[in-house]
Amino acid sequence: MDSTRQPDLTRQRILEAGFAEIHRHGFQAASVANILADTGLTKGALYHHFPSKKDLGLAVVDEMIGIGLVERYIRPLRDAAHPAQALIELIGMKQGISEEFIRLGCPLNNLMQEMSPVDEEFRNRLNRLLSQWQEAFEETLRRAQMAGEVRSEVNCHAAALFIVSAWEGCTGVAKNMQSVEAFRACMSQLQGYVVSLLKT
Amino acid sequence: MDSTRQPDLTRQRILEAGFAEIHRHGFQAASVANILADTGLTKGALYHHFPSKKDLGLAVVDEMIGIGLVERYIRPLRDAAHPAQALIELIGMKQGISEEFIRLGCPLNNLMQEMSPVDEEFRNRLNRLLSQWQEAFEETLRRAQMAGEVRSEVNCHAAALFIVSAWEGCTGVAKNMQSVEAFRACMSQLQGYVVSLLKT
DNA sequence: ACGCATGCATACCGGTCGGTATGTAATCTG
DNA sequence: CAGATTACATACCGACCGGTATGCATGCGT
Repeated sequence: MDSTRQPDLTRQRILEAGFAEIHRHGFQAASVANILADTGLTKGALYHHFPSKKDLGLAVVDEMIGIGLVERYIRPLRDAAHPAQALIELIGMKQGISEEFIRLGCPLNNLMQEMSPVDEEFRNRLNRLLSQWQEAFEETLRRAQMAGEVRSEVNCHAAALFIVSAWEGCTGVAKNMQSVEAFRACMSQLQGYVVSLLKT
Repeated sequence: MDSTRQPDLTRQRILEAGFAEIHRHGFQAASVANILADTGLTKGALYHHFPSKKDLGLAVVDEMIGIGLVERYIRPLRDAAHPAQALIELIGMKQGISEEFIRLGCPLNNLMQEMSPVDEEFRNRLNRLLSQWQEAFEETLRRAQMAGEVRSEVNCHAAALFIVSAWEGCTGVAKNMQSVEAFRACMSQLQGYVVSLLKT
C-alpha cells in the first residue's frame, strides 16, 4: 500500500480538480465543496495547501494554465526550424480539438473575461501569460521576417497582438455557437490573415 | 409631484441597473440586492416585474444589449450608402470608446463567455444577437461585393464570422490589458484584414 | 363611489458559500 | 525512542444568496 502521505501529490490532485471545476463554472462560481468532492479530500487538506480559494485559483493559473500554454503553443513555436510554416500549421490545428475545449472554451480566455475587471491580481497573472503568448508569436514573426518570408513593413508586435486576440475571439465565438466547424472556419480566416503577411 | 405609479418606468430602471450590475460582475455574480440598492427599490418590485433573476438577465440581453447592438453597429451598416467604406469606418471607431467599455468589456462577449456552457437558454438568446451581428457584416460584404469593391472569390459568410470573432477577441484582450491603445492597434489590424478583402 | 387588480414594501426562509478552530494520526528530527 | 512538525479530517460559523408570503396603498374599471 502506498496510501502513505504524499503531500505534493495531493496538492497536485487539488490543482487538477480545481482547474476542471474552474474550467466548468468559472472562478467565482467554482465551488470549493465540488473540488473536494472530486478529489475525495476535505477542507482541511485544501486549506492546508492553499491559504484561500483565491490562492488556489492563482496557482491554477500559473501551474496548470500557464504550463499548458507553454507546452502546447509557445514551445512548438520556439523550437520550430521554419517559423512561418510552423505558425501557419499551429493555427491550422491538425491536433485534434477536443469537444470539451469547444464546449468550455479556452481556460485562459474564460478567466480573463471573468476576472480582469474584478481582481487586479488575477488580471496581472493572466496578463503575464497573455504577454508570453503574444511574445512567442512576435518572435516567430520576426524570425520569419529576418528569413525573408514575412514582408519587411509588417509590424510584428501589432500582428502578434492581433493573432492572439483573434484566436481567443474564435474560441469564444465557437464556444457560444458550440460548433467545431465554426471554429475551423474562423481559424482558417486567421490563417489567411497570416498568409497575407508573407511575401508573395 | 409625479411620484405616481409608473410601472413601465420602474421596470426600465430595474433593467438599466441590472445591465450595469451584470456588466460589472457578470450574471452569476450579479447581486439582486445590489440592483435594488441602485434603484432604491425592493424585492417586491423586482419580482413583480420579473419572475426570477434569470428572467431579468434574459430581458437585459434582449432589451438592453440587443437594442444597443442594433443601434450602434447593425443599423449604421444597413443604412450605409457605401458599404465597404462604412464597414471600414465602423471598425476604425472614430466614435469615442468609453474607458468603461474597455475596463468592463463588451457586454455581449462577457455573457457569452460566462453563460454559454452553463445555460442553454442564455446561449440561444446570445447566439441570436451574435448571428444578427454576423449577418449584418455578411450583408454589408455582399453588397460591397456586388458593387465590385470586394473581390469575388471572398467567402462573405466566413469573413463576417471572422470579423465578429476578431472584434470580440480585440475587446477581450484590451479589457485584460486595460489599454485603449492595444484596442486601437488590434482593431487597426482587423481593419487591415478587411482591406485585404477589397479589390486592389 | 366602490371593488378589485395592480404595484410595490417588509419580513422571513432554507441553502450554499468560503473560512476557521480543533482534533488526530502520520512523518520527520534529534 | 521521544518530541515536534506536518498532513490531513471533522465540526462548526457568520454572511450572503435567490426566492416567497404577506401586507398595504394606489389607480382603474364600472
